[in-house]
Amino acid sequence: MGELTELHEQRLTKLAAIVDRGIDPYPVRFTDKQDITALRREAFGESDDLTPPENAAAVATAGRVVAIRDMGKAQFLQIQDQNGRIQIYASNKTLNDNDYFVLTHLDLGDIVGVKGRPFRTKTGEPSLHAESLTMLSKNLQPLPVVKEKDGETYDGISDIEMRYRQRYIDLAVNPDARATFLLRSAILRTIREFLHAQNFIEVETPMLQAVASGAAARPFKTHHNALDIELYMRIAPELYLKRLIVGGYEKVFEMNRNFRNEGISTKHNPEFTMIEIYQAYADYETMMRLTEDIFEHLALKLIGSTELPYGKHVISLKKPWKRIGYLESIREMSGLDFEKFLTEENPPVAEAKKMAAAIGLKAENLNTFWEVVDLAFSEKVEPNLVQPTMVTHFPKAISPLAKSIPGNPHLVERFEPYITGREMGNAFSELNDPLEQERRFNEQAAQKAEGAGETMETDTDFVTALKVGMPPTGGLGIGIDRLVMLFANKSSIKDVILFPLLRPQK
RNA sequence: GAGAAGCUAGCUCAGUCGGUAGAGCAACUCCCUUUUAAGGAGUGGGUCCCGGGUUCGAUUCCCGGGCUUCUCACCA
Repeated sequence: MGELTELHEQRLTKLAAIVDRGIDPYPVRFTDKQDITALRREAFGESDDLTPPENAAAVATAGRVVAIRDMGKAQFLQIQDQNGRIQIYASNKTLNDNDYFVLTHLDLGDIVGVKGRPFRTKTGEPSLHAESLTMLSKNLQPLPVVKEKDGETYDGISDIEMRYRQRYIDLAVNPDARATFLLRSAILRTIREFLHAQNFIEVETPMLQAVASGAAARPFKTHHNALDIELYMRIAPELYLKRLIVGGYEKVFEMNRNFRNEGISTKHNPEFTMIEIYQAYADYETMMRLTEDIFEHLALKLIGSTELPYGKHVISLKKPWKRIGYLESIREMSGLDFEKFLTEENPPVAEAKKMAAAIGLKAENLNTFWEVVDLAFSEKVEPNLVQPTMVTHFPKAISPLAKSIPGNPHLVERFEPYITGREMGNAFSELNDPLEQERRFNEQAAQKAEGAGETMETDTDFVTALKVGMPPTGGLGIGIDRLVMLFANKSSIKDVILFPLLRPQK
């Protein structure tokens, strides 16, 4: 390492002084810690309106020192644990010599254990009168200081790069960051509980796959040494989960990471969390209701209301949500009527491009009718779907795993929920006809051969599985990170992923 | 992958029309035993992101590079 900063050196000096005195600055354990919020509530009342008796029993707690107000022989500290803060009053009157030595060698960022009586200061601040003070972990890397008054914070950290690269600092210093990831945890737990209550089972399927299918995306490639084979990080668990339905499980879900070797943006991280849910003897209508149920349940359980503030909007998650057909939504919001071509076996590309160009869409480089339609959808419809909306009946051409609408050659039983202009999920009545599935895979391969971008890889064992027989099944995928963004009112996916991918620093 | 913006003390930020830089907080020394953005007196702290060029002299101007953010493209 290079030269130490002055601050770091000063801390090492203090550390040495503590060690010289025979005090362990990193002791093995402190096992009596009580939760600060809980002990505050117990001593000072539910609404902070009680004053503990003169001889209140001492309590033990611990946390990071986030403020020091040195009054000479006495000091006021604020310590912070996962959920809250409390003030400590400590002086040489009640501390023994070693503990007082620790007090006078304290730095912001140290983690200390305290035993003390609850009391109120003259100004009424709930406090602990320290009877002992134990160094639990000496801080050598100074933390940014956050001062607060009347809800306003001063300084703190706003360097976004530091918040992502050194999330531990962000969490230690920024209450909003801690709250966001507690919320994320609560969301995951609530979804699991909700599904378990309906007799879904949680399963785990391979992350390392010989064929990366189930979605159209570029995979990460890796290599297994002992077998000497190429493997891919999964881009979706879909085809494995449906194998489980073939096997006889009727309600399964998997909530875990997917990996896609694509760009990074405020909506995209190369590894992201999806939940996929499959229910036998159900269809996409069932999954639509399940989607509404999950979102509404989360809102009521976690926010206490179906009305959710997001940016300058208030999102109403109250079911039922608005439903609109894919082509219908395009007609409504762009004026382009593609539905009139549905009777034709091969809808005309040239005509579609002309229509798109007429309203200013850049469709000249597109090759197929449905690509033009999808462009119109993403340009003219998606951004406008702020309130929860189920877009239904997607084109078969871009849905190789979904079941056709009976009698309709072009559309499938598929829907995508949209909120705040973002796609929150994807669901359909699962294609269970093995021969049809084989044809769809072949069509994907053909499109790829013609130079299409990403297409879905053929998984021949999955076709075999379908030949064994899969009951009619509804499937649903929800992007968990985006869902957390919605509930946490965040506009960047990096704010809801603890350690988002960044380019390594050299 | 493209464009725009940013990078200065531990943190948040000023600033230098080219003469090697400041503030607040944090830190250090001293005073203060119920303070709370505690207060008072004093002190220290910087490869101004990196490399090259122009120049007597570059943190500042030019060129190249790095990282981040935002927008766009691919995607969920």
